[in-house]
Amino acid sequence: MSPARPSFANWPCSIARTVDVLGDAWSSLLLREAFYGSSRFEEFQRELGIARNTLTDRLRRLVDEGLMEKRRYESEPPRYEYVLTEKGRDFFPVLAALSRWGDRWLAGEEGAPVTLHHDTCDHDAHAEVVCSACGEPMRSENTSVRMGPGYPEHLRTRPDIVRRFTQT
Amino acid sequence: MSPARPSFANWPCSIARTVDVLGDAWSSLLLREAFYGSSRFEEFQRELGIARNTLTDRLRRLVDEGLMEKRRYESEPPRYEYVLTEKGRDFFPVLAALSRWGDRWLAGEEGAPVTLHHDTCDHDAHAEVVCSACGEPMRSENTSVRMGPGYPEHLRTRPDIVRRFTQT
DNA sequence: TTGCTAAGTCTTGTTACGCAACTCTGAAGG
DNA sequence: CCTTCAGAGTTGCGTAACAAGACTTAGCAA
Repeated sequence: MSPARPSFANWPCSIARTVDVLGDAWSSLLLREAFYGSSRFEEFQRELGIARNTLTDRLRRLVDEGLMEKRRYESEPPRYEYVLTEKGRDFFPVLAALSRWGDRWLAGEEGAPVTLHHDTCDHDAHAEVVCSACGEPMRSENTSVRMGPGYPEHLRTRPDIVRRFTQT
Repeated sequence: MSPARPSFANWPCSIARTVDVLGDAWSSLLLREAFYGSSRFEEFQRELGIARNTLTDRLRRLVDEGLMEKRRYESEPPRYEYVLTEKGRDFFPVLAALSRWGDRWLAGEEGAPVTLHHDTCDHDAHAEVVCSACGEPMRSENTSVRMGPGYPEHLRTRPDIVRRFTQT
């Protein structure tokens, strides 16, 4: 009846909503490729080895969701490029955080396959996730979760939900 | 012949490797639930509405990958709990970054459904991804990518690969 | 005896995805 | 003019992932 994964788009949770948009294996890698400078269909296909029909679908979704823009950069013959929008470029920090986790937990003896270089300060570095207020690291141990202004009215008082926001 | 998504586990890229482990819709949400304090099968199932067989599979994978540990906390009758390991807890910053992106780009007029509170400094705040060296924000515009120590020897000189690491 | 909870398994059906082949358009070569 | 080539897809086929819901097992409780 509904074998497709249910939509998380309307859940009161930004993680779920984001996962709904980008929560498949290829989307993140397409964005990575875009940050590496890829912009054309054949380029994405060659670099990632993704199936062409899947690529068509993912690019369409990224465009629909506003992370990429499809542009014809040549008319005769028609040629297209996919470029990141501001919304798409703003996903970079997430990839940097992902990358950091992978460097730490999935790299072998040899060390990280790829390193980041922060041009601003001209240092090789890695991403760190910190508190916007004090700049200290945000970790599960020192961070708690609260209902925000956008939390749906009709759920605010449900006992099971109240419980999860009043300590772990 | 190979309808299943190919494995990214051996790609020279920490993003791909991480996506290989957690790159499906449910895994990240299971971790989120765990950070909320869920630990039991029925609890995950109820909160997320995930199909039970899929849940069985995802929990097994998270345990196999070392992000969670399965413990029998009662013998008669046997009851189990799934608790985050250090490796799993270290994924929190990634979720925080994801959440930040969703807050910014997917929340409506009402604002963020959920906010984070940094207990260390006692402020409501959001996650920020910064350079480990200078503490300034890491964005695609100011960050470049370099081969790391773990980059495979036999790929280091391939022209197409060299190209992608020498500017975009 | 019936019922309840936790933690799964099993069955059935649909869909997502990989793979390869094919299409379409316009240019380039001989 | 005929053939070939490249970019950007689309189409057809087969398999495996997933959802939904029923069933199972184990122990306890009324």
